[in-house]
Amino acid sequence: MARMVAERADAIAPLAEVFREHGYEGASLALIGKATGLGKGSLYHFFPNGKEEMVRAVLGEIGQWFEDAVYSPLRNESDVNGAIRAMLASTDQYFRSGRRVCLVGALAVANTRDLFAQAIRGYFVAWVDALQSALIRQGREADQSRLLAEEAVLAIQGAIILSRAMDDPAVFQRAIDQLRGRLVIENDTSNYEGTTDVSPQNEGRLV
Amino acid sequence: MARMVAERADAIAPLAEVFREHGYEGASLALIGKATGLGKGSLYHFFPNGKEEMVRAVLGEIGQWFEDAVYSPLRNESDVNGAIRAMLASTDQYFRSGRRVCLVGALAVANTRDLFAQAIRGYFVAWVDALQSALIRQGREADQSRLLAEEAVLAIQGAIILSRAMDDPAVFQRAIDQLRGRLVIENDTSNYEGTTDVSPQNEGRLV
DNA sequence: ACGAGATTGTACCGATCGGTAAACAGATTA
DNA sequence: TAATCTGTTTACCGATCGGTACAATCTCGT
Repeated sequence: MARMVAERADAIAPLAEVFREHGYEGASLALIGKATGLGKGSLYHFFPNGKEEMVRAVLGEIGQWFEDAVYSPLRNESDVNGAIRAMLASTDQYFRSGRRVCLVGALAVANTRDLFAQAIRGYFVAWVDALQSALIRQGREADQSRLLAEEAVLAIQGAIILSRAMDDPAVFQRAIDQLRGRLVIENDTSNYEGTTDVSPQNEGRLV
Repeated sequence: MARMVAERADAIAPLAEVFREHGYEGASLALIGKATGLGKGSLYHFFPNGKEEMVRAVLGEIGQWFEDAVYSPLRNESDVNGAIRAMLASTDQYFRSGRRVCLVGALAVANTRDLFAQAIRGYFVAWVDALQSALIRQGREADQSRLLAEEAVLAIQGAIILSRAMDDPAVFQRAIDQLRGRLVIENDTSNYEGTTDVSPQNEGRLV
């Protein structure tokens, strides 16, 4: 059943990386080929519509990962504060404390925004909605939860930019810490240690 | 003394616009020529080092504008709350409530970051420093002021991304309103009206 | 009017762009 | 074995890329 040769799915992670690092227009087929180890023929065999289809595949994978790892717990987890803490920890790891760019955010400011507008919007709407749901279940008022959820999501995006501009991951981690203070309602006595940075070896994982 | 023909300075604003809209690599010389009305000959006459020199000129102009309109008042204005309010109003207008991308922020996440790393860093460091100075003069503690200043600057960057992703300038304006609530220490009775959106006609101004 | 310097238009360069076509190879199934 | 589906290689396409060269034009002080 499983094939010996490369599968389409194996190309998604390298594709995500090369689009993150070089953007949509900056990621040439030569770079893509190098990153995936696939020639043009194979690439167009897996993605007949070229780069656009590759990005859509990557966006789908990213959306699925966030759905499973972040949105769904925020919406369904009974331990709301735990889900929020998990969101912050996952985010910190996923974006490598700001060293890794958010592809969706980068696409949102590029001139290619219109091509993927729906996917970009969906990514952020789902995030804000899920976080708002969690904040409401904390007992907060709906409007305030909406505002706070928006603030949190945009703070993460801004933290990526600022920490990259400063070339200082501590900026990102301070932002995450601040968010934890504003989002989590403290009522337990457990001593939760702060930002958990990811170890540098497994840089290829997490989509 | 003043020449009849186009000057180098006249090209800066169109250059800024085209780099904002298309990024560094995406802004081809054809697009640049169209935006500035200058042929390659003139372009390379004014900017012998090509696109890199054009971007540096734009970054210099942007930095100067922010220095005069934002940083300097934050550092020197005796009416601290007024300077902060002015910063938020200027920012809202400059970025057209999130419809206009921040070139510096966009460069910070692009793969060309290293080329302009120093200018990018300087832009954000000056902003955070100036805002911290204002917050300290409000009577806040230095460390808290630093954190809050960082939060404010990254929130503006994140607000641009989120409002563009949502295609909704109201997201940006809500973020500005939230920032005003967190940054300005209310002690007067004057009724200050909220976010002031810029009129859509004069889109070419402000660098 | 003249020469000098500033500005511009145009042709051109090699390299690379995204994408296509088709021959080819490997495994699978009948 | 023959046919088929899947995947890979390679050569190639026209268009555009950033950049250069240089002649032509313009402006201005003398």
